[in-house]
Amino acid sequence: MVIQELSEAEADAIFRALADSTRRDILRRAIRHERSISSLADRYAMSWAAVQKHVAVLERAFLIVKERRGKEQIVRANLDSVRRASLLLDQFEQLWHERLDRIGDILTPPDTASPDRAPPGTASPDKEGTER
Amino acid sequence: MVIQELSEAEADAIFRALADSTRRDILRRAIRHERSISSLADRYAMSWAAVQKHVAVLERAFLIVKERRGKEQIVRANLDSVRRASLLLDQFEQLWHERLDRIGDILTPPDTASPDRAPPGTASPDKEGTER
DNA sequence: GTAACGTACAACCAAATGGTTATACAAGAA
DNA sequence: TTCTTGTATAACCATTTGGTTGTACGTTAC
Repeated sequence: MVIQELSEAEADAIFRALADSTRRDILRRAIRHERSISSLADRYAMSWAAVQKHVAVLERAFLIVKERRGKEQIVRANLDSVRRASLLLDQFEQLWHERLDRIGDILTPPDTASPDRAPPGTASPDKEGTER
Repeated sequence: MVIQELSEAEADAIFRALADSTRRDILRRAIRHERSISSLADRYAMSWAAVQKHVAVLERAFLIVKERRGKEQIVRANLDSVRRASLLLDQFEQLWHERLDRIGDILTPPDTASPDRAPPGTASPDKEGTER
């Protein structure tokens, strides 16, 4: 399954939306089953309008989608956005492993390195160009 | 490897910290290798103080730790916090799979269900108690 | 010692956030 | 029709955020 990569702005929106416990809770409820905004709002000690704003933040991050059903607006979770955020976190992990690999390269001189590694010239221990 | 679960406040802090492209970039640089705050600040078109504030946000979320080395403050990434955030996202995914399982239970009546499923009485199709 | 560097933090400002109340409107129920 | 329910949005407010400049302080280099 291929998941579209996140733009910086989309990543901003998703993490921003997840950075609030009420919104995470709304998302959990929406994942468990679809609900109307009102039935969600009943669960929280805040005004309907406040909950509606939280829902709007989740919607702008595409973590949920709304769908009109009669007079109700049904809130449905969109797991793809969650997965994209997860993928972005995996990239941090990946950077970390690349770093560990570079350290491994230093500890293991090229001539004694295992043959499945990239040749010394393409090892690029620091891809950051002109960075000092 | 057991990773400590996140409290709500910690989750708030981590996702909040990740919800800014400058901070994600700082984190990436810190993951690739340890740096001083000044060497980080040189990379961005903003004041040193602004970068220092971003670093402080990352530090409060425990995504980085600072360590004094001579007159420099070295910024080091803490992947554990990234992993905790990742784990929290996995829990959303888990909720989704539980929901799919419940739907499967409905489509597959208990008497014809495969024997490795929980018995009907403990299936608990909705754990949310008094929720209407 | 002095100078330069790296850091810390206060004070300030504009904009965004997270909440409120009030108003308006559309769809269903009576 | 009228009443109720669910939704949307505006206006307002306090707090936080993300940036600025300025000041201060400890450490290293000269």
